[in-house]
Amino acid sequence: MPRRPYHHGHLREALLQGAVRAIAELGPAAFTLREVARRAGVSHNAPYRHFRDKDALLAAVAAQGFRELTRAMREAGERQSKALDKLKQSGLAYVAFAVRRPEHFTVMFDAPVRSSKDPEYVQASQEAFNTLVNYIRNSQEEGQLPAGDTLERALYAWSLVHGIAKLAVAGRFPFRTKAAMLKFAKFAIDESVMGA
Amino acid sequence: MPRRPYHHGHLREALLQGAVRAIAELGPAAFTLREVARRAGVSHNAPYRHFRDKDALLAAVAAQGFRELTRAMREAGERQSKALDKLKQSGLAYVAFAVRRPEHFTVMFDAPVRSSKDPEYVQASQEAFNTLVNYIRNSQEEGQLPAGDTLERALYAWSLVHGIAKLAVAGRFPFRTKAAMLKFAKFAIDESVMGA
DNA sequence: GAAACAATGTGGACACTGCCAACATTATAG
DNA sequence: CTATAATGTTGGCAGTGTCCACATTGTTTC
Repeated sequence: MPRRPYHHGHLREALLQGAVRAIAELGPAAFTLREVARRAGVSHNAPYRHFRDKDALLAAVAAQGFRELTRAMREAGERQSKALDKLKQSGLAYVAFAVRRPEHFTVMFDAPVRSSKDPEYVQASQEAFNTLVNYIRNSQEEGQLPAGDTLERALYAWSLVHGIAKLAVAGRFPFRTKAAMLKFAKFAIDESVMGA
Repeated sequence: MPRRPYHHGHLREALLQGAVRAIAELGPAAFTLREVARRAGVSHNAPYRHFRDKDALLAAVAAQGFRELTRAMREAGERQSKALDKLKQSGLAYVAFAVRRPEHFTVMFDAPVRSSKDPEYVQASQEAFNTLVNYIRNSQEEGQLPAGDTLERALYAWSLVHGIAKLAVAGRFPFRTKAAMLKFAKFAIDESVMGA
């Protein structure tokens, strides 16, 4: 009889996954370290061997989310040829990610301040932003966006898709399907570059 | 010697105010009912005479925030004559409010789901949105914005200012002063209606 | 292979939380 | 003036995050 062994084996991954599920079910506020430990079938103190504290676990979830977000944005961009289309599609991918992984998205941007010191978190989030900046710069160089302050334009684009994503996750839009949601996002993104 | 009387007198207001201050200092996560009670110089159970539970207090803070936001948007709009200028200025006021009252803004939009049932909260938040919709409709009627789905345009405008506000509050912008912050907001808002 | 050591998991404790119940004090209505 | 409602207090309970000491298992070194 192979009773449950003393060592879990993949506890770190199990905790990350369990945390995401717990947040999905109970909301990020009611999220509990002990509950996550319970789900992993492990004592209430085992998580401390893998994460300094609760914030560290959340920071890890957030970092994981940023990596997936970056990947989704790049994949969406790679399917296009024109720089401006790359930008638009990666913006759509941003919104789609938020809708697809609302728990990650919430933790990524509403994480306690302490998390934002975590180097893994910082690096992963900057990489996502850099992806956006590159698409903007390319669009400018190809003359599909007005030249000028690239950073300012990037923050503008980020603001728009972030706002859509936030309001969507918060359930403040009247759309009932993800398709309707993304259709609106496309409208907004197109509208935002109409002057171009 | 007028020792502290048994009844506080304005406990409800004191709790609301104390909650805002506590959130400002400790963050909305570390926010504690007992701590708020302590600051009001009252026992840990007194708040329950004024708010059903912790969520109800937060919902009240959020509702208060929505009322102030609505007022700020209307005042900003009233100073303009053209409908489109009213819209733009109220958008700026949205961002300015978030920067001025980050605790309120956070509670308003990241509140636990339970709060969103509170009728006071629901009404106050709809009123804020209606203000925006009206400015959009007027701009369309005056031909300063393309005709078409008014709701869709309103959600677009809301998404933009909300995204700016959220990212600003989360400290994700490189601006060091509120003035620089608002200058960027103005740029973004102008840019978003360039096609008009 | 055994012994030392590091990694990982456990149980118990502490201060703290949100909330419930019972009781105390004060204001107000009849 | 007295019943009753409104408001505040003390005490308690289960549950939380985190610290500590200890148990078990992997890994390295001779």
